[in-house]
Amino acid sequence: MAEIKATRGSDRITIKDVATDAGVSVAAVSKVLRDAYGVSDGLRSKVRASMDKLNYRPLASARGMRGQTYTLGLILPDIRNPFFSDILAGINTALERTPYRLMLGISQSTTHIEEGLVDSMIDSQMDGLILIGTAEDQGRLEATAAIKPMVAIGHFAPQSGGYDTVNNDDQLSAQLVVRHLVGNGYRHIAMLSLASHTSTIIEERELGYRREMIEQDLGSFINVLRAGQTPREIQAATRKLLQGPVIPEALFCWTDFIALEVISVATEMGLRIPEDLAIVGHDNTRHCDFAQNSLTSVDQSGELLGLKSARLLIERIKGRTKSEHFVVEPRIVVRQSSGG
Amino acid sequence: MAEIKATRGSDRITIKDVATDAGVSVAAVSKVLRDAYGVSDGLRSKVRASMDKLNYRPLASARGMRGQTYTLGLILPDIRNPFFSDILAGINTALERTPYRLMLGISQSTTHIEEGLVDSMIDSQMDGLILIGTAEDQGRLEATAAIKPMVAIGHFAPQSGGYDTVNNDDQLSAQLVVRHLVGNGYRHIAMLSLASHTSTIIEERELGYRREMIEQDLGSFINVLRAGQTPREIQAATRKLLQGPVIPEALFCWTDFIALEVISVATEMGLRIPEDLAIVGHDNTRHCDFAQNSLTSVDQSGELLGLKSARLLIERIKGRTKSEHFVVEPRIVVRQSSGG
DNA sequence: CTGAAAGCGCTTACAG
DNA sequence: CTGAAAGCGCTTACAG
Repeated sequence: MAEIKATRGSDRITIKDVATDAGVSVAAVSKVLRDAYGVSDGLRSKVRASMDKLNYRPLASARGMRGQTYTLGLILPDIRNPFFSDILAGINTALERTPYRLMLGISQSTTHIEEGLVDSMIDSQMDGLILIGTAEDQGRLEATAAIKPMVAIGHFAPQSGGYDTVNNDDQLSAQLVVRHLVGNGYRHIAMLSLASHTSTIIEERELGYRREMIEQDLGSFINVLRAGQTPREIQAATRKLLQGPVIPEALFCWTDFIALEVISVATEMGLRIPEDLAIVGHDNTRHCDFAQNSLTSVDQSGELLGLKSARLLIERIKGRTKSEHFVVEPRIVVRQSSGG
Repeated sequence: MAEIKATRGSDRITIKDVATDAGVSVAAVSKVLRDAYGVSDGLRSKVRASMDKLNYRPLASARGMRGQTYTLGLILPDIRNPFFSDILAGINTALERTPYRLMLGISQSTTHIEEGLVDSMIDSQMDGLILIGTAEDQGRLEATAAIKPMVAIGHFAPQSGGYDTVNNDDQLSAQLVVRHLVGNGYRHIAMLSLASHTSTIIEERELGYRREMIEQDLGSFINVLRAGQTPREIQAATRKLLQGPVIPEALFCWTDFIALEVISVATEMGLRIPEDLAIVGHDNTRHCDFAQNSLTSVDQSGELLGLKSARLLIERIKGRTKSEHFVVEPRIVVRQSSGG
């Protein structure tokens, strides 16, 4: 157990204590701390020994005033989506052997909250920012990126010069789904998408769907519905669709949770899955595997997205300025909900 | 859109700029910033006007070196459990009209990671800590609480003097479940609990189960299994139980996700729910409502737990030292999985 | 009620 | 390679 002192900081071990103990200057200790250039091995090991002996830990606030805090900020739209925990796991893996740690903020898919979090993280001197599925506009993103290293996950901005992006190939996701369903004999394939004005990846996925439907000579069956994020909105949209007049044979849903809601509504309406309605989700979250769901879904390797974004961010913090745009390839995981 | 300057902080608006603009001292600005005692209305409004005009935002690092950062740290064991997002929503609600903001850390249910996060948050000068389902031992908890205001959610420690606790009445949860199942005619009721040496709330819930079984004259049917957290471990434990020799009539699961896994395994084994096996979960997370699950569960109002804990923490930061132990009452939400 | 000055724990030129 | 000193943006006694 670490020794923890009784009073609020009056006797916190500082760089000065370490310097005294090691018989060197505070500047020397600071250099060792930052792995900076120009310290002899002898001095370094003396200082390291004193740090260990005194159980020294640098105070992030003090570091933040002059240099780095070694803390990265991550902003998630929604803690509920289990896909984001895959991303988080990937980020944590990338950070394991580095001095960086992670702070999280939840924007609840609200632009105004997200902006507040970004500002907070700048005020808290985070060394860099990772934004997942950002709701901010391009102007603000570029402005933030101008003062802080930044990576966006799930946001297409291939032309952005100021920050990196890490994405799934969302057009390909939709194409894979349409091809799979067509292969299983479905022709009337609809898409249940998200009502949102901010997401560029929704656009990509809808584009992929439309393109592949046309490619398959099914252009006349193209049907994109959009619903909000709440269960109530999803249920209403689903009921309306399944009450006709024209009921699709298959439905490609924006994300697994929506697909599970559709399974629920369809089941309640007495429809059999996949005989009366095939259903495909997206993200391949762990609920897909349950026998009661057995949901076909597209896997986009959140872990890889997270890993890559953390690495890119650290590169940027260390000085890279040319932006990179990384794309991972999705794969479809077939289960019973789409005809097996 | 907020004005964001081009260079890294060289021209950040500081308290000094505000002081110059308002024609007062930096000390005066600091006092206005902290709503401290002893500033005239005239000075206050002059300073406020300058802050707005210059779009001043205090630098958390600098504040942290001498006073508060107005940032609270929250540690979650697992981002995957949707119940935790209810808690988070409650905390956010409580923080809405305050100057406090929230930083999150994910411990992945690992003691060693959790300890690192707590240390990090102390280094980052968080004003207070909220720990959910902590895995740390009592000694370390008391030591942390001695230097930092702290509230634990989901950790029974009624004797703890150094920090507050906020809990569901977990004994009552289990009692409600047993009573409900007995009322529906089940007698052989087993409990699928979690293999963990750290959680005090698991103990409480098991205790409630045992007590109520005895109360109902079903002591001879008491059967507590424990499994790990991974799908694989849960599946293995469930299969083993359902292959006999003695198959229970009903199973009370530690948390909804485990119950959903049990539904999956039981379905695959050809068992009907609830005719062959009744299933009850805990936390009443949103998957319970899906028709394909229709899972009876215990609701413990995560939102209230979160709200209360944030309020208690702020009270502590403001000076309260006597510890409080708040308990919310659970209620059972009946669905088809337990016989309706 | 208001302000000048010291200091929090680091990092960063700069000099040796 | 090593160290003395200034400074980051705040808060806190303290004096007026």
